[in-house]
Amino acid sequence: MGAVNDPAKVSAMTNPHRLSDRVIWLVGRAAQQAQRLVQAKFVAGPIRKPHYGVLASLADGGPAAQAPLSDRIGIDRSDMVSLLDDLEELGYVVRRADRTDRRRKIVEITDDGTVALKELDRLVHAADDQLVAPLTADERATLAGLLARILPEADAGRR
Amino acid sequence: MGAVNDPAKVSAMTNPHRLSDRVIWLVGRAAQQAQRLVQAKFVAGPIRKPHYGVLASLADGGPAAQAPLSDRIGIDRSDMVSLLDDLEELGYVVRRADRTDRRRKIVEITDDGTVALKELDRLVHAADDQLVAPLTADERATLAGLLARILPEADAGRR
DNA sequence: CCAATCTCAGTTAGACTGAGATCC
DNA sequence: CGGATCTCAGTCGAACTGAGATTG
Repeated sequence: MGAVNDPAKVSAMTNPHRLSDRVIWLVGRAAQQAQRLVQAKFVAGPIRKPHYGVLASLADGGPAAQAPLSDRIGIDRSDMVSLLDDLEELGYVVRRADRTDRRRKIVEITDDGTVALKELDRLVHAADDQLVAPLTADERATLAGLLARILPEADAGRR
Repeated sequence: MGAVNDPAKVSAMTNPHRLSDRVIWLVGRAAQQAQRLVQAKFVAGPIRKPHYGVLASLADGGPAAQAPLSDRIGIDRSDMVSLLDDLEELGYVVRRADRTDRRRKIVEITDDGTVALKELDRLVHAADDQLVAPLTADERATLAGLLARILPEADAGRR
């Protein structure tokens, strides 16, 4: 192989770093960290990350039936059931029957839910700030933009 | 509240997008997708993502005791035990006693493990390419760099 | 004695599968 | 009838907790 065969030198040149160079691995580690940070903020209450996702999606995107709501936030439709049971018991959402299609239940956030979401937002934003603390504002936006682009679009051909 | 109170207009201006703008949420969705892609590649064999992490870390970073190895790839030390049991049974790693500290077991990748890792790398790279398909090469590198920077450094004060 | 390392048993939250009931 | 929606029961991989045995 010629001139370069000093192991240290070769390693410094090629340096595979299978784990630290691959998005598919790094994103898992980052998500693990994200999960820990959010959980640490949510320990006090009955709300966990997926509950927050439901409330946030309802506040941002408006009422929706359970199936499209599940797709919007990326959780399984069967898991949505108990999630909504919890939120409904807390008075944060209501399920109301769809007049035009009685299979569907339209989920809406309540005023109590909106109030609770304000406080939850505060906690999530604090956790988010911790997570992206090493990055500048521009870098945070870049990261969010790149991540958004590798997600499967849940919009196409639904409704 | 003044001039702007048309709901559509306000929404278009502020557009909270609690979920799609926050790294702490997006990173979870991306990791979910990553997990699915890798799992799809690994269905055939006995290896799962964490097994791959162990092999890759051993190949890149050299032999190590179980505790630092766990820290390197971000899994719990107690989960490492059965992971190594699996890999040792496959002949991909060996645990050998540390002469200088008999509490420790130094884990090493075997030749069989190195061979197997080559094929696993192929699968992981294919999954990685799928995940970051929407991005350019530069963007992929940027994303990997930003993700790496928000991970907790596992190096400090160990060994 | 205290601390670190590996191991084991059990718990938990999350993602998923398959099936049933209802309705379009 | 096929197909969609919500629900329920159970499985699975992964992360974590707490404790025990051994050793430094």
